Amino acid sequence: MHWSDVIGERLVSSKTPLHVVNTGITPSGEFHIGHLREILTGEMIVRGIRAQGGDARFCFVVDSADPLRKVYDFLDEAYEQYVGVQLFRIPPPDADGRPDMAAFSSGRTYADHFLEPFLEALKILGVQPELVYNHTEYLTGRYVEHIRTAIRERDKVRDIIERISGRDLPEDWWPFTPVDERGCQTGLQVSHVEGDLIHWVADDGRTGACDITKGEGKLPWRLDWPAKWCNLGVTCEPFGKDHGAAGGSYDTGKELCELLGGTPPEGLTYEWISLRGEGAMSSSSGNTVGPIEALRLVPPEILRYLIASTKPSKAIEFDTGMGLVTLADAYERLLRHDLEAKLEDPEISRRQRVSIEDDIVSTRLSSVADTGERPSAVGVTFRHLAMLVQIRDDDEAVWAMMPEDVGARSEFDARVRRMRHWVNSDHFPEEMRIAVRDAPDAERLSNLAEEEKPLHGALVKQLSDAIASGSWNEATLSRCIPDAAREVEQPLRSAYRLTYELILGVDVAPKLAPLLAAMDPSKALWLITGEPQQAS
RNA sequence: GGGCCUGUAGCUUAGUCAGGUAGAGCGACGGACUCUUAAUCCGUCGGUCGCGGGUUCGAACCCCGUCAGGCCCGCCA
Repeated sequence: MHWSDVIGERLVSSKTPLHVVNTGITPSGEFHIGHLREILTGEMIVRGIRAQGGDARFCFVVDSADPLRKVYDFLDEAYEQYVGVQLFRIPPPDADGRPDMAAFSSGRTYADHFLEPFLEALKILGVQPELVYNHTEYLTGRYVEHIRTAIRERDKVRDIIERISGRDLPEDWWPFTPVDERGCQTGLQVSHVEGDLIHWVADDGRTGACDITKGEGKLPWRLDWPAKWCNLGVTCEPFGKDHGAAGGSYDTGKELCELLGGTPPEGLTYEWISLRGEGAMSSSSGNTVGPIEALRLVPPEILRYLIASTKPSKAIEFDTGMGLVTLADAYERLLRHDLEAKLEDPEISRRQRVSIEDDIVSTRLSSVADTGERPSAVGVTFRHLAMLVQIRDDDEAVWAMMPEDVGARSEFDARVRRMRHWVNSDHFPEEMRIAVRDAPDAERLSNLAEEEKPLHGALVKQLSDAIASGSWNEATLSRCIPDAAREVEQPLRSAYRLTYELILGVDVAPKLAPLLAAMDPSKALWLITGEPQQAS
């Protein structure tokens, strides 16, 4: 059973009429594909719940009330003044990483700056969560009761955190993080509580008070999370393995949630995504592939397939090179096969059955539109398209090579655009690059095996004829090689292999006819014969 | 120190929760295909299930130990 159905079934059996699947991310820097796993895992759980006959809301809490932790590498030193200040209260960086005050005064915040492109990526991926800005929840008093309870039960809160996480909290610890008038939490210490006013004193002697009914200050993370669960009625939430470890914030959150009067959600821990050969992704190290960048390389379905087909507990190494082709191959192969029909086969083993069923669900989840259907097979594979855009610079010419059933032009154009972007990027693997030889392979030509000689002669004749008859086009050329092979009664494979070796220097390559047709005929014949040709 | 996750064929992995002869894809190799060959189809090769014990008629699976990688116990998904 597919992981999304396993958790879907568990949730549905709990009898709650409407589930709430929640996700959350702090918009402190550039989003990367690791964050995509959080959201996509959540969205796939929602689909799993529906597939099992239940219903669910899907929320995405933007942790806009969190503070800026430090001046990240991509930020100018000018951000030093904002360290400790809540993200919704600081200006967005401009192209140079400097605070963009003009944008800020028109209402655009630091949080917005990083969130917007991510939301754009989600739209392309067909993910549409209900957005919840955490700072708005604080400002509108949604957490007032939770804060009151936490303050009232301060000792119990402390006990839970110390007992489960094993860390020692200082004597003057309070389950509340106050902020000053700038929204900065650095250097503040709660002095005393007076009703809904949390009084604080700063390192430099300043004093003040936060009115919790006005959303001033916030709960510390370990309480903030369970308070969100209570606020939204969350019944399931996927989270990164950092939160999932024993003694981590999910463990303490469960008990704190009950203390706050709620029921803790089902948790699902997922592993991190790393870049192949680069280690874990981190917003601050700049070692990232953003969701937008990823979507400029690969179709959204394939990105979804990567998440859907990998169990959450498995780490993913995102490979922007050859791995992308392998992934696309696997995905497209599944689409081509009639998996439902395979299930009908009484011969298959129980294990094969399970595996086919998982493939069906994985491909269904890969569909951007939540229709419950599997996407139909693509007219041109990722791999083949990679070749086509290399031999044709003109998109119109690539389109002309498409079969009838390739689908909508707009979708095709998007695929070609992404493919050209990939081919031109340094992610593109060398082994996929098609390069016609600059000059004939003299050594190969002079060392033709005995049985290759008649074949070679037939090839030369066929291609010369094509030039002579003025029919150097794909239709004619696609006949030349097989005809030559037949003429001398040699296997087709040998004929293609020899031609590839002479033209490209490799023995296996994409379809030959379009490649030849796109070449200058005299150049092609020159490479085959080894003798300079008259320009035709 | 305490804990969690992962370790299965050259590569990616299923199977571990409910113990019952180790499955798949890619790659490799071989074959088929008289408009294709990065396509499709068929076949072959390939696994000490990290390692060592234990429980059991029977262990990849349960238990104990151990090694390796990652992570958490400090608001990095």
